[in-house]
Amino acid sequence: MMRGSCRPEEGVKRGAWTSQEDKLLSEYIAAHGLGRWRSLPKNAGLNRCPKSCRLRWLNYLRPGIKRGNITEEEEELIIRLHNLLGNRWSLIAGRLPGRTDNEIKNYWNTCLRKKATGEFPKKHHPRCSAGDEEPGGGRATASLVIRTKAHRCTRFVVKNQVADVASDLPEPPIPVASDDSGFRQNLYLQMVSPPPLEFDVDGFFTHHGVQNSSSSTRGDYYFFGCGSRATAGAGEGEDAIADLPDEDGFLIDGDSEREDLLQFLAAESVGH
DNA sequence: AAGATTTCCAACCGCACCCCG
DNA sequence: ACGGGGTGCGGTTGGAAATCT
Repeated sequence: MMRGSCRPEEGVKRGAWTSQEDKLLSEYIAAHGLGRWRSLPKNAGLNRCPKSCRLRWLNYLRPGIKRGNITEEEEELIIRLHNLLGNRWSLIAGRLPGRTDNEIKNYWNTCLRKKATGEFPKKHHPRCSAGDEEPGGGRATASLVIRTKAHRCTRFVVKNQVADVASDLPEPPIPVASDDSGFRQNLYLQMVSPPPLEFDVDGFFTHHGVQNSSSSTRGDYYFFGCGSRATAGAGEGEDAIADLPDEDGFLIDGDSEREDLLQFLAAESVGH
């Protein structure tokens, strides 16, 4: 059974949406609200599969969506969040009002990935910010990319190497994990002193793995309860131990960026 | 000017999780 | 406890547009 997929033999239309279809979908949702995607196409008079309708709404028709013109501030935030979260586009998008995960994913793949890895596009693209082509201007450092197969994100714990900075951290908030949106708003990082915590906490333990260019595994980072439904990749089912990208055990290289990280963590905790 | 090549991004695909009966 | 419907997520694809030769 192809649950959740749209089978071509069902005769539903595929490909680009017409303005008429957009109008039908927008009007239907305005009148009946979100949800019930399964029955929406039929009720709205659309010859589309439910997933296609949902995607069109979320990525294009939803009110408040900003399109194009990603600012330098947004770009910087995307890079930093990607360093922290990896390819968890929905989480990153949640920090960028009006941006969709699809747009950020595309922007990363077309503009920022090369920048972040030190590669530079052959051509300048209007959407990419100025200076992309300047070799040496990008961040060529390896980033910690954590891929998860999780249920709910509760905490990201970094142990060791933190005695000198732990006092700078605010009291961590109590995460609210009753639903995805609440969870997203409460993702945060927490630094703790050794010994490492155990996992399988109240059923929130998650299988997860780590994608990193480095193959070394040091038990300095512990990651648990990180809520993504992402496919786990090679690390699926492993214990919650992350690789380290650098020598001193921090997510981001450099003392100044460490300060940035601390500020980021503090900002994450405020108001949540 | 026109064909070839590259790039972008909207849309699709398949998997995983949540919820409810 | 289990199964199925509903939904969300990240990865991938393919057509269109932009650029190059």
